[in-house]
Amino acid sequence: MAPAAPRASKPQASVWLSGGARDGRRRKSSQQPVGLDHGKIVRTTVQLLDANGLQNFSMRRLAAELGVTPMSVYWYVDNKDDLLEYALDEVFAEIPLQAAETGGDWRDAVREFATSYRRTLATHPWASRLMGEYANVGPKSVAFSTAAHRVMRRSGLAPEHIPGALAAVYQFVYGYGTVEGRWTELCRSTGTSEDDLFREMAGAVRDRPEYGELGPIIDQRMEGPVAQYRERDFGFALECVIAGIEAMRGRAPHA
Amino acid sequence: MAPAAPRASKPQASVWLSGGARDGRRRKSSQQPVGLDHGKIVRTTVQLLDANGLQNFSMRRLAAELGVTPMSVYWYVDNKDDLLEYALDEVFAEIPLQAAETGGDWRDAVREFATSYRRTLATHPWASRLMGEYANVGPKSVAFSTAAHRVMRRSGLAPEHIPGALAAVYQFVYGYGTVEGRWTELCRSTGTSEDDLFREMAGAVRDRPEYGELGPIIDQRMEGPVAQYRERDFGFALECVIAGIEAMRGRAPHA
DNA sequence: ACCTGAACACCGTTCAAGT
DNA sequence: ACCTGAACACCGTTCAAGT
Repeated sequence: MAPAAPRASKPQASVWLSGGARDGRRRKSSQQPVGLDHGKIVRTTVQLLDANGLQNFSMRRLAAELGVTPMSVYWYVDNKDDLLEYALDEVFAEIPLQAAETGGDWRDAVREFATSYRRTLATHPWASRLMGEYANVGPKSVAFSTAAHRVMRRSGLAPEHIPGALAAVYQFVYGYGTVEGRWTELCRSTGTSEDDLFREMAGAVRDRPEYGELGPIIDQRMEGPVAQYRERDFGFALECVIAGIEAMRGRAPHA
Repeated sequence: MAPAAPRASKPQASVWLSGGARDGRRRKSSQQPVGLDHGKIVRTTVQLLDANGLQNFSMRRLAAELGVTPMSVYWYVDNKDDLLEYALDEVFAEIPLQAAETGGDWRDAVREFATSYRRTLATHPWASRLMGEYANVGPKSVAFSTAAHRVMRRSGLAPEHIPGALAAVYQFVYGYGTVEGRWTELCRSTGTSEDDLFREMAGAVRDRPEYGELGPIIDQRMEGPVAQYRERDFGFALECVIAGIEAMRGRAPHA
């Protein structure tokens, strides 16, 4: 019954709430040879996560990759959770934010943001997982949220509706990117092509009598390459959400 | 560089694709005393996951809870991943599906489904995590998808747009429910009330100069209880998506 | 200041054996 | 058919120690 957590004392909500990154250790170096530092550790972490996935990442593997004893890393980072939170924030830097500045159509800016965010999620499946784990209040992550917020304010929506609209867009993209990332990871780890794996899964599902109703729909999706349907569906869904925001803008503000 | 996975040989895409549950072991029992079975194992797994979370779940803890040696469980289940996939499917049974049958307004049915799905996600944060991990092709899960599909077909959307519309609704709900679950879990594990934790995080974020722009927005959100804003935002976002589907229905079908 | 080594309390799972 | 025991190859992390 008692949790009896094997981890450290009391869980903190986020690294960013308890002092944040402490790279400012003054790297005089020259005394000891190794040359580790916070940035290098985080960068290598991201590399390993991209290459082998979250399941195969460990502090010991990281240390090995850095050519160092497992415990060395702990001088720069309090624990594994904190390190992963740093790595997660790093990935948000990939999303370009200029579209928030140029005063163009807010819908185009939303499309741009959504597309980049989706690509980041699909490219780094581990990040998608960690976003569901941590508070997401690192600097890069907050910069993204701020920019997204700025864009949405150009939509003409009442202020109290902005958070809801943001959720409609970005929680959708998060969900979509998450399953996309899981899917490509599955293809990679089973060594199957996207289309073959889809066919395999479709076959297994269709065999079960209780799912008969989905048969025709699945068959329809097997006509073209899966990737193409993924694009089409994402595009249509995104346009739904944007059109919905516009439609809601015209309704009574305090429904 | 080489993955060198510590897990079993080659990863399978899903339990449900390789024979599925094999409870039919014929439980003559009476010879050995223990009385384990597939159902009991999965139910206990769900209980433990609800009580202690995914991080604190282990095969050894499960065995202890069942009053049994760790390896006993392996007679009923191939490995931990498979067991978690069974547990995940179980949770979909919570979502009532009648709304798909009654011929009422499709928008009301979507609202019902979205609300139940959200509640399930928020109630079982571990499930939300596992949905991002597995293929989600268990019987209960597929029953839910089928029902959701049936509802969406009543929207009047062109067939090729149904999957996109489904994604807009349910990927959004998935994202929203996921962060909700993580949030309530965080509150529980840090032993802080929702509103206190929000205040704490808001304070930490506002201290950082680069985020100045978000200050007023955050302040606005601290006026009422956080839970209330969560409801408002979810509601508005869902109405956006529904309104968007209706708006798209009127546009050129093959954009 | 920066890094190592040994040790602790955990994991999931294989394999051979008991009844 | 069902369950146990011992063992293997891993974990994250503490703590005391080296330079």
